[in-house]
Amino acid sequence: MFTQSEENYLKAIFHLQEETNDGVSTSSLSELLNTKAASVTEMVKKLADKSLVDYRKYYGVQLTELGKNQALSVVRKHRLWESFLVERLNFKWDEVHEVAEQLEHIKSAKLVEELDKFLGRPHYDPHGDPIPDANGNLPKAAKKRLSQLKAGNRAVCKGFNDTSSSFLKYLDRQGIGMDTSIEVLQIESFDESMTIKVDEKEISLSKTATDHIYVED
Amino acid sequence: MFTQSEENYLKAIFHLQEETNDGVSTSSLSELLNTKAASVTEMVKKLADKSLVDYRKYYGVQLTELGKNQALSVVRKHRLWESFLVERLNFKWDEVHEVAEQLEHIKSAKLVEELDKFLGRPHYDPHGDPIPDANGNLPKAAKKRLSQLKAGNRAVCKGFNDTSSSFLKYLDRQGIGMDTSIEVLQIESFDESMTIKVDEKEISLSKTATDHIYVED
DNA sequence: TATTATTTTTAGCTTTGCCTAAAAACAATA
DNA sequence: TATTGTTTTTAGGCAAAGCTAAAAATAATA
Ligand SMILES: [Mn+2]
Ligand SMILES: [Mn+2]
Ligand SMILES: [Mn+2]
Ligand SMILES: [Mn+2]
Repeated sequence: MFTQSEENYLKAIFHLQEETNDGVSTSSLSELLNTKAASVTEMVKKLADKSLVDYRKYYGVQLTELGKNQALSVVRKHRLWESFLVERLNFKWDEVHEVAEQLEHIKSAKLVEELDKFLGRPHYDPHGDPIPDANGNLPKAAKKRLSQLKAGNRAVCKGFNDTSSSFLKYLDRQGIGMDTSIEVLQIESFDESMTIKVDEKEISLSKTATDHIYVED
Repeated sequence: MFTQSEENYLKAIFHLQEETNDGVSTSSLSELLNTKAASVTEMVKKLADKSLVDYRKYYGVQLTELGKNQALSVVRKHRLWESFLVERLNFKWDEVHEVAEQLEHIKSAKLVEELDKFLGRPHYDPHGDPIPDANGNLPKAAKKRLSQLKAGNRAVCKGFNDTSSSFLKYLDRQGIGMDTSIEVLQIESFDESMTIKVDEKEISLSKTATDHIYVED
């Protein structure tokens, strides 16, 4: 099928595409993948040759239907493995990402199907990210960012948009995890930092943090 | 650490070393790894530079202590993953080898330890091959080849020295698996083929087959 | 609009791991 | 021992995926 590197590019394009409407830029890809822009240009041309992306010089790339399906398959594997590691192998949620980055490239249709079955066909991974099904359908949850709430709102944490171990450990220390109930107490206008109540404790979160926390109210 | 390719070479040298006393030849490696002799020579020189093997031109290679430990670690992962696939994910024993060839290269000490714990620290994989422990110790079973038995002997199958799906499926059809009890009825002198009794049925096995079946009596 | 700054692409190199063909070393045999 | 045959190594190349430095295109600004 496709190389590990190609799969990583497709996944990166997929993630960046969720945030912008038009083409994904060379520089954003090179930043996310820790490579140089020149390397991205080269790879992107190869992906275009294989009909995985549409590419117009200087205008960025977009996944084709084929490329999107391929990306979804990798995302599916990544999130299933993360679920497996947390649910069955006693991993903490901040320990799984690096290993899942490796496991997501294992090629075996049967393995994915059996793993999914074994885990009880979960819809969300340990970070609250939706797991695409075998056909690439994503369970669409109407999530808001915590930063979009007003003082007085109550909500439940449903996702975290930062895979770094340091952010996830920080959340642990604050007592914030999946399905944690919170109440917004106050928002400072000068820096948009937020004071929230979690388990009877009041804590303060920066705008950067509240942007990375998804909630349902 | 080491590349996937380097790990495959170390594992191949390890396996070949179990059958010969002195150095592993370039040609045997190239055959096992499906590469050309020239490629083996090159890689072997790199492994020697990294102190993983001892190499003398024209005399073959042998693993150093470091190389052996590394090989054992890969073998351990391969066999633990095979056990996982069969014990937990409904794989048949002839379906696991290819996938384990991929999974054995995943790098995570915690993953190996937790997987081992999850499986109840098994000593043997689905093919009866011993699983090295975390320190590289192999449970040493004094196994014989079925071909070494005489007419009248009874024994129990404890291992199979051929990873090919076709051989394992053949055994399935004959009703032979791990811990199957057998009795040797007759050995033909002209081709060393053997008639054995399995579950009240008499079947005939070639010398090639009986060489690949390990038993305990 | 002309100039400057930024982004993207091109050109040319490097490393890894493989290949083929030719040379060298070792093994077998007349 | 001299010749022939086999195995191993060397030499020279190739594709993948990265890099730096320079050129080209686009964007920003005077
Ligand atoms: Mn992740
Ligand atoms: Mn995740
Ligand atoms: Mn195997
Ligand atoms: Mn096995």
